Order: sequence, then structure tokens, then C-alpha cells
Amino acid sequence: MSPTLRDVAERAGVSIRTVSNVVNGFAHVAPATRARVEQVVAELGYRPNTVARSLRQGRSRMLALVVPELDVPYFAELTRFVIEHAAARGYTVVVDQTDGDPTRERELIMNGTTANLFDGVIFSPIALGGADLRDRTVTTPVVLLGERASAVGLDHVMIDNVTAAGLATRHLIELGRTRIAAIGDQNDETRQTARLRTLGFRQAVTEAGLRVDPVLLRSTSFFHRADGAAAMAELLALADPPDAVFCYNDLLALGALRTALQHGVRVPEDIAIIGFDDIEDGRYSTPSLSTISPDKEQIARLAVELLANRLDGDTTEPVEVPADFTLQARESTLGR
Amino acid sequence: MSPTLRDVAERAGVSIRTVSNVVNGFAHVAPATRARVEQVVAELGYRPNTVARSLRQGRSRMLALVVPELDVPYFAELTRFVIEHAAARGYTVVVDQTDGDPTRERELIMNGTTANLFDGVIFSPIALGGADLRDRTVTTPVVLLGERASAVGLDHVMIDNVTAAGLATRHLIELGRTRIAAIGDQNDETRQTARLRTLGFRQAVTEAGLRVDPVLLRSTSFFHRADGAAAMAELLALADPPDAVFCYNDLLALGALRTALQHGVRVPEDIAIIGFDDIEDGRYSTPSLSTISPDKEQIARLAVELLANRLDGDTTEPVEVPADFTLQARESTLGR
DNA sequence: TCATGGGCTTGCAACGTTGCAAACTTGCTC
DNA sequence: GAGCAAGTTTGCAACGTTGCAAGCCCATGA
Repeated sequence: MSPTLRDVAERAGVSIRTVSNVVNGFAHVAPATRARVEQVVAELGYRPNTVARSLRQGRSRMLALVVPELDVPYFAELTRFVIEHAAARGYTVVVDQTDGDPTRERELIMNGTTANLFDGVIFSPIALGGADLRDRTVTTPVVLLGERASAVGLDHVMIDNVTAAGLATRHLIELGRTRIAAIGDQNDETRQTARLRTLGFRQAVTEAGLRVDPVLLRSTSFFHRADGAAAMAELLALADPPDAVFCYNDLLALGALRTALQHGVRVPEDIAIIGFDDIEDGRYSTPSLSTISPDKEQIARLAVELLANRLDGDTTEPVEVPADFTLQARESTLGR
Repeated sequence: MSPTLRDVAERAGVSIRTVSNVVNGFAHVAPATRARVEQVVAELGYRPNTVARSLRQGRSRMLALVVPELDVPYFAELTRFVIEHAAARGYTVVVDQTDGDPTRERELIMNGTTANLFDGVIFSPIALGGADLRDRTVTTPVVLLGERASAVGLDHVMIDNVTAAGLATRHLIELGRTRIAAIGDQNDETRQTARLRTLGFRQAVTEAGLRVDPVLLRSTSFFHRADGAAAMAELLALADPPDAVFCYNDLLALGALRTALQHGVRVPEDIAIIGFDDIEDGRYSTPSLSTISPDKEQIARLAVELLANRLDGDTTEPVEVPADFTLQARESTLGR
């Protein structure tokens, strides 16, 4: 067993409370006492028991970050920033992945299995929709990440997906492409991200006076490399294949890129490809990947700030905070 | 505040202890009592307070996984497996990243800032060596991951890096390459991984009757894509550049690949490239990346098992468990 | 000499849970 | 019908910490 306040107190010949005062740098402690206690603390290697402290204080200074998949680079990169910003505000972050499983998402967010363990939650939902989230019974503060439709009554950091998708699509149009495909639409009603990006895509194509050929709008089950690869194979098999593709994330785009090159299709000469997320992989692929780059550092910072403020007692109305994004045009659309 | 056992007990007209018995599925509880308590539990939305439970029981059923960088795909992929296996044994995993910072590594492992919070730690060290680890004061069980030299008196899951590096190098030699470079050596004595891979590389080259040209052994500060890209640029600038490169991980290899292609060097015709880790990126690059594939799922499983057994009271001598690896020959060495 | 006050130290209780062991209630056997 | 075992329920204490408020001590000034 690790030593406790009692052990230190006995050995130093003072009360438990005094040791606690020293450890917490409290109030008035005589220099001599402080020195003696500190020495014993060092001798015994005393460390405050986090669990007992949490119980007593009713807070743990731990935040949960709930993401669909940790090994999806976008979330891994985001996680780094969240951890950094949380640390700056004195919080430890625990990461949990849901695999987009509604049951698991519900378990973590809705009914508070972990309610007393974390002071707050940053949650990037996949399956749970606004309706689900509205009747949460747990009162642990939550900040939503990503693209979920609003009006949930929870703080929310997101980027404007319609505009961002339009930006990507217009970039392809401006390059003179006319037969533009999209990979990543999802039939599932709850997948807001995909729906919003499809909306932005459609708007941009239509506004440019082009037509959205239904066969060029490819649905995928997931947002993984394999899905992008498969979708691109289908597109290339068409009698009249596209001359540009907007992929709803970089993994899809990297899968699509791989398939295109394998089929001897030149990128961007024959088909231009643009992704979304600006993960590091895309900067080192050949050709390097054009993409929409959400400001991940800003997203993480805003989310942590919102949450930390709530925990500091901020009771104003929940807000919806937009995050910035930019177009990163690279070789997969511009060429070398 | 969330409801406690006391709240449920009062409302159900039973003692706190009985509610606890119901919640824990204990012993003999009359069906009628159980039903009533369960109803109140549902009504109030009672959830056991994890923190209080941990304090009382002296264990949290949480494991810490300490890795250098979460956004390095190898660790992200490994983390997924660790979380899965830990869940299967009833543990929750908390992930923490150290950025390879010795202070932070020490803080997490050595002096137990978090000692009472976690029942055990799975630790992938970068900076801390065997000597450091030997005089740990904390008694929380630890399983080491990766390539650290042994004799530390801690459980340890690793792959045989010398053999693995040799396997990669021989693959290049068998393809007829004679001027073979290596990227990823590190001057820092504590970086065992790099040293062992260099050793395996040297041995294989020498055994094949070839010479290790010192200029072809490139050191890097980190194991990131940018380091691989920079090292490859240096190699290509040589009067007599290599015809094959063994990179100590896949990120280095992907960076090197990018630089090679940018310089108009054909891979593998002009330079064959092989990496290490078998991260998903490498399967979708063009050309796809040959690599050494450690069995990550096995590594995670062994680590969790070792740790869980210790927590179940296993007091046998610490063991050193080897994990499997295979050669994955792909386009970056074989061509299309 | 005694009251005053500030610096310093302390005991008690409580956070929500569970181990322990006692106590109570049945129903059954002899 | 008494005794006993099994089934059921309970009170107490403790895990290690900190908020609260009281109490101690000594120096100062009247």
C-alpha cells in the first residue's frame, strides 16, 4: 500500500490535517513544520490519493473525450490538441472510442455509467442524433464536436459543412472539371456529416450550371480507405467516368487515389481528387492530397474552453461555435 | 447531484446495504425486494459512483496505456487492440501520451502521480531506460511494450528487433540490391529500438558479404514522415546514392517514398524501400509499402493478459514475452 | 499582569461505497 | 413444539481526503 496522510502525520508528529495543509500549500504553516512534513513526504514517497480526493471534492479534474475511432487519423490528431488544451486548464483527458456503435455511445453519454468519474465530456457523435441527446438524464456537462444538427441544448463546436463542401467542389469546378463525383454520401439519416456535405456539393454543382449525375454520387458504409478504394473502382467502371472527385474525408480520398493510380488513371490529369480533414498522410502521398483543412487546434481549444467554463459555473445558454477551415490545394488537383 | 444508494434506499424503504446488494447482484435478496429496489433504481436513474467504489475497494478497474504519441498510426492502431482486450477482461483504458518527454514519462511511471487511479500501466517508453525503471518506488504493476532492453524486473512484451531488422534487410539483398541504406538510427543511447534495428541491419549486410557504407546510415531525431523525407533527400544528393533503403518505421518510409517520387526516382526500380510497423497508410500508398508487420493484436493481448494476471495475484517472476512479426512484401520492393 | 489578536494547528464529520458479522425471519425436521 | 438451518436484511466501520470551525500558543500593548 502506498503511504497516506496518516502515515506521514504519525511519522512527522503532526496531525493529518496539517499534512494536508502542507501538501495543498495552504494557509499558515510554520516554516519548521512545513520543512519537517515535506521531508517525511519525500522519505515515504507520499502522493495524494486521487480517488479519495475526487470523492471528497466531488470532482475528478478528468474529462472524457469520446470519439468514434482513435485510429482514424483525424481523431488521433484532434485528440492530441484536446489533451494539450485540457492539460493547460488542469484537466486530464481520458479517451474512449465508440466505433460508432449507438449502444456504446448511449452508454457513455446518456445514462452516465461513468457519470461520477468525469467532470465533463467532449463527444463526437456518429449515431446519436439531436433527439436522442435531448433527453439525457445525466447532468455532466457535454460539448458536442462535429457536424451534428443543432438545437440540442448542448454546447457545440462545428464547422459549416455545407460551405466547406461547396468550397471543395467549387475548387474542382474552377479547374474546369465538369463531370464531378462525390464519395461518402450515406443513406443513414442520422449521419448528418455526410448529408450536409452532399448538400454543399449539390449546391455548388448546380450553381455552376452543371448537373449532378446520380450515378456519380457514391454512398459508402464507412469513411475508411477501403470504402474510398471500392467507390473509385465503381466510378472507373462507368461508361462515362468522372473527371474529378470530392471525397468526404481524406481516408476515402487516399483509398480512391490508390485505386485510380492502380488503374493507370492519372491524378490530377485524368481525375482530380480532393478530400476533407487535412490529415498528415495526405501531405505525404504522391500526389499530395488537396483537402479542406478544419482548424483542429481551434476546435480542440474551443471545446475545452467551453467545457472548462461550464465547470467553472458558467450557466449561460448553450452556444454553437463555428470553427475555421481553409482550402489546401495540393498536387491531387493542381498537379506538380 | 446524482442519486446515491441512500436516496434509493429511502424511497424503496429498505436499508442502504440491501440496495447495494441488489445493485451488485449479491447473495440472497428476496425477489419482491429486488423488484422494488430495481424499480426505484430505474426511476431515479441511479448509477453506482465509480469513484466511491474505487476508494472503498482499493481498485479502479482502470488501466493506463502510456504511449509516446497517439497520432502516430502504430500507437493508434495498437491502442485500439489494447482497449478491446482490456474491455474483455473488465478494464477501462485511459490513454496518455508523453511525447517522449523523459520528465513526463517519469512523472507517469515512476513517482505515481496517478498511482491510486490506475490498477496497472502498460507503458511504451522512449526515453526511460532499464536503469531508470529499476528504482521505481511505486508498486503499481507495469507491463513494458516495445524494444527496451530487458533485465528490468518488469513484465515485458517485445519483438526481436535484431531479427526483424535482419529480415527486412535480407529481403532487399535477395532482390539483388547491393548498396543499401538505413534511415532511423539515433545517436541517443537510450533509444534502444533504433540501436537494435541498426544492429540487425549491419549483421544482415555484413553476412551477405556487403559493406555498410557509413554515409548510408542516416540518423533522425524522430520517427516522423518529415524525418524520412529529409533523410531521403540527403541520400539522393550523394554522388553514389543507394539502390535500397530500410526505414525503421513506416512513417519514415512514407516520407522517404514521397521525396524519392518527387525527385523522379522510381520505386522500386531505382530504389527499393521497406518500412516497419505495417500501418494502414502503407497499404494504400502508391507504390504500396513493403514492411515488417508486428502482430499488434497479439502484443496488445499479451500485455493486457500479463497485467490482468498480475492484478489477479500472479506473483511469479517477471517475464519477457516475444511477439510475432512477418515480412509483408509489397510494391515498394517487388514492383507491380 | 491580563486581554487581544494573529499565526498556527487540530478534531470532527462527511463524500458514497462495500466488508464484516450480527440479527432477524422463515420453514422445516425430529 | 422446540431447535436448527437456510434465507434475508441490517448497522457499523472504514477506504483517504478536505471543509469547517474551534482551539492553541505566543507576542504585543495596555
